[in-house]
Amino acid sequence: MKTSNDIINCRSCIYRNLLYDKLNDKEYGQVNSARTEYIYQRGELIKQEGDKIKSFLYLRVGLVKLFKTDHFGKDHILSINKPGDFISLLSIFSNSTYKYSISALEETHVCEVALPVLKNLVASNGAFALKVLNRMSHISDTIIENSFRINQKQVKGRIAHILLFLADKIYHGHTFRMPITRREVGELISMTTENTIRTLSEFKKDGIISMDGKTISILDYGRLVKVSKSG
Amino acid sequence: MKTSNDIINCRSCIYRNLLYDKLNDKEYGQVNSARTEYIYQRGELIKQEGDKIKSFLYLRVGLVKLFKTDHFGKDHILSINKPGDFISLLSIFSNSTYKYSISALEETHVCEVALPVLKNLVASNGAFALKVLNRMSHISDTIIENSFRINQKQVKGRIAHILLFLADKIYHGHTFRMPITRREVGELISMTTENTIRTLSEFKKDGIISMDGKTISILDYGRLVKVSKSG
DNA sequence: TAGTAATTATGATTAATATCATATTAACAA
DNA sequence: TTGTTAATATGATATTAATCATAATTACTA
Repeated sequence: MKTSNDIINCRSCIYRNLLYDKLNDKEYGQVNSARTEYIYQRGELIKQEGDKIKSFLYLRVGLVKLFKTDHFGKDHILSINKPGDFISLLSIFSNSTYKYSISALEETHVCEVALPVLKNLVASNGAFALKVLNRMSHISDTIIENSFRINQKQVKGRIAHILLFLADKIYHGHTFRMPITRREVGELISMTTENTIRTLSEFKKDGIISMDGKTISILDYGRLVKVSKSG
Repeated sequence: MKTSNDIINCRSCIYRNLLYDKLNDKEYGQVNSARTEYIYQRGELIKQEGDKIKSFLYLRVGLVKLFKTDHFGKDHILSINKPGDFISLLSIFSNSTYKYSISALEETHVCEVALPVLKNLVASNGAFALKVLNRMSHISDTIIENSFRINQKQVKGRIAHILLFLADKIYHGHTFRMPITRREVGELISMTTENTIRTLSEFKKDGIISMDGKTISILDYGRLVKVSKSG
């Protein structure tokens, strides 16, 4: 991990409207001076379960996974997050330590804003407080909704769900490079690596997708949607 | 559902320290006049997925389940909530309609506070805003943590988990009346009714619990903890 | 660039769970 | 009270997914 030398400040950040558009000049100054942008490489751990929470985390560039490790040592992925997401927001107002770990799936830039500064702004700026509540609610809802969707399906449906998630929510296209391994897909949908691989092979054989190394193309989107709904 | 005639106001509510202790006299007045307490009987639907969100919901007495229905018509229970819990808090700041349903598992009293009043308080009272964020974060974390715990276990471990949850978090004792049917237990842990019943019978045969109608006693707490961790 | 480890891949077998079937008991309403 | 429905219960069978085994390929590193 290294510190970014970008001259970007919050006011010129393309994601400012997601949160900081409620601030005035003075408040912008406060956030900017309490802010550091860090760069992580693929595979790097950004935060580990148990780490003390000292700042608010904002994903500016890249892709990360939020995960927890169970007492067998097996990882369970809670969510995959993309630029603009508040990757610390679940815990910072109720816990003193992270209840999950975060690691980079590709080169990732994370803005960290010292927590006391953020809390002061929440306490002093009502519109900002409502915006934080709104965004925080949204990210939790997404994780809960996702786990609900996964739980009602079996392997085929779960894999289809993940492929559609990557195509629609992350890459906005039908061809993309898998950002996670088959094992990680399994950790995301509570399935073994072998069955994950097997199911992808089956989709390929059935002409629903094509695979070339890490690159996946969805050939029959409609059928994938159907599978994601039924099985 | 009927309206309560209780003379209780927020200031004298035993749960006031969970949220309202940050308010001054005038603000208390605002909450009290925007507040109605409703009483629901066992089985009554309190809110239905899709209902418009008009108020903040506070569970004062009783027990409820939060659940979603999938497109096969099968219910999935997200959580069981008890007095003091904010049963609307996941959605009210990011959605206009409920994304889940709420129903009463026993006689339940719910305080409803008109949403605009609550939002005004968040915007004008910083300490109150931080408290709301804190409590909101907490309830989401619990649901996510729970789904993580359930997902790493198989039937026996899941049933053990639920029995421990009821004993430790809801009834604070080793003997209690099951507030939900076996089918609902299954909906809570993503298992069929038959396997839920089978597993409970097995626990009984093994001397871990005893069952008398709806009443369950945990006879061997240590063993139950062990099962909840391993299987 | 050779060697090592991780990932992808597939088959065979075992274990877990769902489904189907059928009673029994409990709860509820007419 | 009786009829009706929901809940609990248990066995047999089918389905699904996990585990074990082994190999090929890819990625990483010394």
